[in-house]
Amino acid sequence: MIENVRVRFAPSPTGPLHIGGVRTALFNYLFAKKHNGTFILRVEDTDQNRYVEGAEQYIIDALNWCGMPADESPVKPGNYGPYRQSERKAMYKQYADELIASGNAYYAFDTAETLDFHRKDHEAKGKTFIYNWHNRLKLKNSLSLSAEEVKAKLDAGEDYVIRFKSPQDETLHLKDIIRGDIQIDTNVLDDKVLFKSDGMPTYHLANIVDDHLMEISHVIRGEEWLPSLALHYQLYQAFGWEVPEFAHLPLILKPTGKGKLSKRDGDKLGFPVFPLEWKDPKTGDVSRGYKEDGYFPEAMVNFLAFLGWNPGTEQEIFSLDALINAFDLERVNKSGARFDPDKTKWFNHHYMQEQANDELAKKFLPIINEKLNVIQSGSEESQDGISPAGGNDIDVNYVEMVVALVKERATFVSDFWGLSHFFFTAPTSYDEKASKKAFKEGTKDILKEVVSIVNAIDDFTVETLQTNLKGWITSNDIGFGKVMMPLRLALVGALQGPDVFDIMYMIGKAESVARIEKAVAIL
RNA sequence: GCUCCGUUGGUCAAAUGGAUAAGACGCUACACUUUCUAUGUAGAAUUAAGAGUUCGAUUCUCUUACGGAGUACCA
Repeated sequence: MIENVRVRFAPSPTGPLHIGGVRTALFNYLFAKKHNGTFILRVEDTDQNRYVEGAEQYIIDALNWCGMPADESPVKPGNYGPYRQSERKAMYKQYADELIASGNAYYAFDTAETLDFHRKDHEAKGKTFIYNWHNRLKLKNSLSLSAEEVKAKLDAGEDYVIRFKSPQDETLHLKDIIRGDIQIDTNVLDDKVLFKSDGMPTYHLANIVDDHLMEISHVIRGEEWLPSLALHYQLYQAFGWEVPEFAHLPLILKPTGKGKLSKRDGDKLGFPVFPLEWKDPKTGDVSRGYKEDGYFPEAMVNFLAFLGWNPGTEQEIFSLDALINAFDLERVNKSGARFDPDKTKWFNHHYMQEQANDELAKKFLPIINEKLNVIQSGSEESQDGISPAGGNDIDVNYVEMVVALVKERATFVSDFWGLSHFFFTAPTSYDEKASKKAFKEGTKDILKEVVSIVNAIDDFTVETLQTNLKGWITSNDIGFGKVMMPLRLALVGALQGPDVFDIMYMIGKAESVARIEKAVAIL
C-alpha cells in the first residue's frame, strides 16, 4: 500500500461537469480510497472570464450523486485551504517572483497583438512561432531589455506577464504511471506564461504551487495534460520541490466518428453527457443529465470505471466499494475508449434488478397518476373498472407487485408504464397485428368458455387459475396458442406483458371477466 | 506544420514471446410447450500494413498508415 496518498480533482467551474470529468474524478476517488488516502476537490477558477455561476455547486452535487464526495473541498475545508484558486490568489505572486530571482522566469511586456502578429506571420510562412530560446531575445522582456528599462516599465505600471525560461539543449525524462517513460527535448518547449497581466497565475503555476502546498502525492488527470507535463516537471525542479507521481488518463471518444466525446454527440445520439441536468444561466438551454434520464448512479459509476480500466477478470459488475478494492492505476489503458450508450443501458438494466421494489414503486406512482389523469381527461368512455385497486387511489402495494412483475424487462423507471399500463387501465383497442394473429375463427366461443371457467373459480389465485384453465385446454385438446393468445390480447390489448395468469390475478376476477367479455363482444 | 500519446472483432476489452487469441455490449439464430423488449443456449466477427530480431511474435525493434491530444495572458 502506498502511504499518505493525497489526490485532487481540479476542474474549472466553466460549466457542467462533463462525463469525462466525472471519470477523472472517479479514478482519483478510487485511487485515494484504495490507499486510505484523501480525495480533494480544488476549484481552478483562475480564469475569471470563463467563470460560470452555479458550476461549482454543480460539480459538488455531481460528485455527491455518484457517491464520491470530496474529503476536502471549498465546502468542506481541510488543513490545506482555501480550495478555490481565486481565494489563493495572494500566494502565487511570491512564487513567480521566486522564479524570477532564481533566473528560471522573466518579465515579458509583449502585447497580445504583437504576439498574435508573430504567430500569424510565422504561420503564413509555414513556420511555427514559439516563444522560447529561439527568439526570446528579439522580443520585449527582461532578458532582452536592460535592467533600467525593465524597472522603468515596471514602475510605470505597464502590463507584464511572467514567463518560464525554458532551458536549451536538455533532454527531460518524464515518468507516467500509465504510459511509462517519456523523453522530451527542451528545445521544442516554449516559455509558457506563468503569471498573467491580470494578476492571476495561469493553470501551470497555480497547479504546481497548489499541488505542492496541498501535498498532493499523485496527479491523476486527463491525457490532454500530457503535453504540459514537461513544463510541470521543470517547475518542480526550479522550485526544488519533490515531483509527485503522474498518471494521464486516456480520453473518452465519441460513439461514432472522430474525436473526443462532446455535448453535441449526446444531443445527436440521444444520451446525456452530463451526470446531472444543467440549465445554462445565460442562454437558458437545458442539457440532459444521467440522473434525470433515469440512470442509477451505481450504473453510471460502473460503466465509467470500465472506460479505460478493467480488473483483468471476467467480473464486470462492481459496486463502488468493489471498485475501490479492485482498482489499480497500472491496469488503466493507454488508448482512448469509445463511449458506448448501449452498454450504459445494459448496466442500468442490471442495477434496475437490484433496486428495491418499494423504492421503484414510489418513483413509478407519480407517473401512473399522471398517465391516468391524461386518460381520464382525454376520453370519457371506458372508465369503468379502470383501477382494480380502487378508483384513482392507487395502492402502493399493488404498484409494488406490478413492479416486481415487469422490472426484469425494464431499463428505466420510465419504461414501467409501457410495460404495465394494463394493470391500471383496460385496453381500449387491440393491436392490429396481434389481432390478426390471435383473434381467429372460433376464438369467440373459446373466450366465452374462458369466461365461464373464470367465473366458476371462487378461490381466485394464480394457481387455481392456472390449473383450471390449463386443465380445460389439455383435456379438450384445444391447443394453448388458441386460448392463451386471444386471452392475453383481451386482457392487455397487445401480445405483451408478464404471465397471463399473473395479470388476471392482479387485476382481479371481475376486471378479468369484464375485459374478456369486451373482447367477445367485438368478435 | 511541429511535439507527444496511441492502434487486438462494429464497440469495451483479456492474454502475452510459444496451443483453437478470454469475456462483455451489440448483432443473428434457436429455446423457454407456446407474448416478449426479459432470460438461457449457440453463432458470426479481431491482433492496422510492411520489414526486422527469434526455433517461434498479437507481444520486442524500425518504417508507413491511421487516430487522438497539445501547440493561448483557457483550464
